[in-house]
Amino acid sequence: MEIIPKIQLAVADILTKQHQLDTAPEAVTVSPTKREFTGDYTVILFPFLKPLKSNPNELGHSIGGKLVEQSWITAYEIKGGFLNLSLSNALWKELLEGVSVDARTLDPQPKILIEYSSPNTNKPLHLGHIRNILLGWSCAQLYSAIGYEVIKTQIINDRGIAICKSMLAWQLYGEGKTPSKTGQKGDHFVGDYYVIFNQKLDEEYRLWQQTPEGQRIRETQARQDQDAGSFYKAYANTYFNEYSSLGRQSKELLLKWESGDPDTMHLWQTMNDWVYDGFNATYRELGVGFDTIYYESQTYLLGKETIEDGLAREIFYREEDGSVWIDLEDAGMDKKILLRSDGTSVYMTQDIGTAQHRYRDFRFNRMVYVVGDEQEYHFKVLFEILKRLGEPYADQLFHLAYGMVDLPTGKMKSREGTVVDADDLIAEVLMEARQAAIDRGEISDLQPQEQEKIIRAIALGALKFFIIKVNAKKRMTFNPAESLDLQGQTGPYIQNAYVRIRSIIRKAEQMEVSRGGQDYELVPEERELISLLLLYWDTVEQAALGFDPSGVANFAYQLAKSFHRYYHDFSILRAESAAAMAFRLGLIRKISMVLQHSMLMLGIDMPERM
RNA sequence: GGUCCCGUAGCUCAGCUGGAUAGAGCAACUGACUUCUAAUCAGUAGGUCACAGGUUCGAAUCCUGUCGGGAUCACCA
Repeated sequence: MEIIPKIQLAVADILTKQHQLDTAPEAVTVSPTKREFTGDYTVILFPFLKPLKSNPNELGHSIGGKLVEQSWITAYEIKGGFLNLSLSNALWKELLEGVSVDARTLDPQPKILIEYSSPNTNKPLHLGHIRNILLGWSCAQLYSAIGYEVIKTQIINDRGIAICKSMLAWQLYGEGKTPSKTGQKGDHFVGDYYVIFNQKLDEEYRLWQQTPEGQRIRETQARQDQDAGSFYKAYANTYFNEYSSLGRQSKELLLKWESGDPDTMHLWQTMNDWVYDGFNATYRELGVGFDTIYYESQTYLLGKETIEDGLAREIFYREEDGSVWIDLEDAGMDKKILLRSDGTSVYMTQDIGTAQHRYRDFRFNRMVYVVGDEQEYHFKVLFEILKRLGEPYADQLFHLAYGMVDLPTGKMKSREGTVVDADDLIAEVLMEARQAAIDRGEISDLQPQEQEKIIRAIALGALKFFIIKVNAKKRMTFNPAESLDLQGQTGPYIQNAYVRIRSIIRKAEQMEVSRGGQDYELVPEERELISLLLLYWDTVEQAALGFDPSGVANFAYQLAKSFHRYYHDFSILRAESAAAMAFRLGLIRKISMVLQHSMLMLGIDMPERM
């Protein structure tokens, strides 16, 4: 039974029958009463005053008077245009009984495919990926809870010029080192060669700028108002493509890869495997995973085929130089290239192929891409192209475009080395949580392994909550110092509420608790807690359908906060009567269930002690 | 320039399909542990909800315009 619809129905019924005003239940606004007023739920009278030519007092008494005839409403009070209703103890207890965290079921069960993380294989994961991963994982939990079958996946960009740069740098400067020999994590190892490549390229470019050729090109091509620095900066791409030896070598490597050269393929596979080992270690740390993984090296060919097919169907057209395009100007977008003049594929081509592969594999009802909002236009175009290709799933696609993560000092820039590394960040919160645990000493009697488990839950709880509590669509500022906080509006604050409850329940199990007494009169704090619990599934559903887990995070915080206050003001194990104690144990047990479930939705574990 | 997003306390953020006196946390100050875990609780202080119009019984919320910040418009991914 849901309480708000029940009230809506009752009020609508009165308006329709007593006042001859046909009213749909949904047209009645009902919300929990604000704390400063007496009552549990509030009906807003304003919308009905004009059509009934009535005033708040008259209408309020009419509706309220009728409502208190029912046993479940005990009192009403009119304040301005608001009708505040008080519910009976019996109803509150019944509502509390009905609180559950069982996953919903849907028939037929829809299938949703969620893509997240999707890194390139040339550098380790960073803070931006963490936000992406948390959002994707959380959406997966949410959809699963509301009854969907969820397939978690990613697309790994394992081919292309970037990985070739790392491969070349390793060939030239690697001296046969491997992650196992250096003891380094594979993704960091390979990422370092990507950095080395860029350093060597910079050196090479600077030297070239001093050569007669470099000088001549600047003199002939620079605009008058352009100094040497800004000219060379703008020219870097052309230099890489036309003059650079490193550029030439890495492109040769790419061509060798595309022609399937065995040595190149072997090196490529080896280095990518190192990277995957590293990624998997980070995913394990974060407690996330995937059901299936797609690699661009395996999907881009289908993309290319589809382009040829679309060309034949005249959805696309070929330019004189051989490149293939689609014209989307009639849909308010630009022309978009789909195959380069040399026949190689671009990002869009690959994404088309990947979408088709997935649909063939899973026949999903919906597919969601968790990708930063900087790529909004790309996905708008992708979805439009899939629609024009006549793909059956084309109107069931969604781009979860989350905002970028900034630092207090500004944007993260890999060139300037201001990127926050995922592994470093996790290590840092772990250290912080470990130190706090030592200082408190609450868990020092546990086995080291047990302690470590708790510390991990707390550390990751802090980090994850700090990120997931912010509305997904909004750009956010990540303050590393604040992310280490374990107090206030944080994950550990919520975990602490749970731990307090678990501690009471463990103690209660040692005691003789009498079942009994229906005569307990609820205090306002208890009514408020139950009414919060009743909002839980709406919150989950809204978060899922809106692809924004932050609502669940804020809910969990709100519930924990109300509980902490309640805990402070009322004793459970020393309640004034057996009936009070029995009721309160039941209440906090439900609170702990909902807290745990809501944090599960966010990918955060609850420790039993902390 | 076109399109899209954002602007709420010193800082980081809530504020649901419009509803009562706009809320939290951090930072500052004050108080509460012989009592269920003080990673807690209570209190003080802090606001022109960017600005200006409009719609409405009622606007932080919806509409229009202005200002400020950001993203994007590659034969990059």
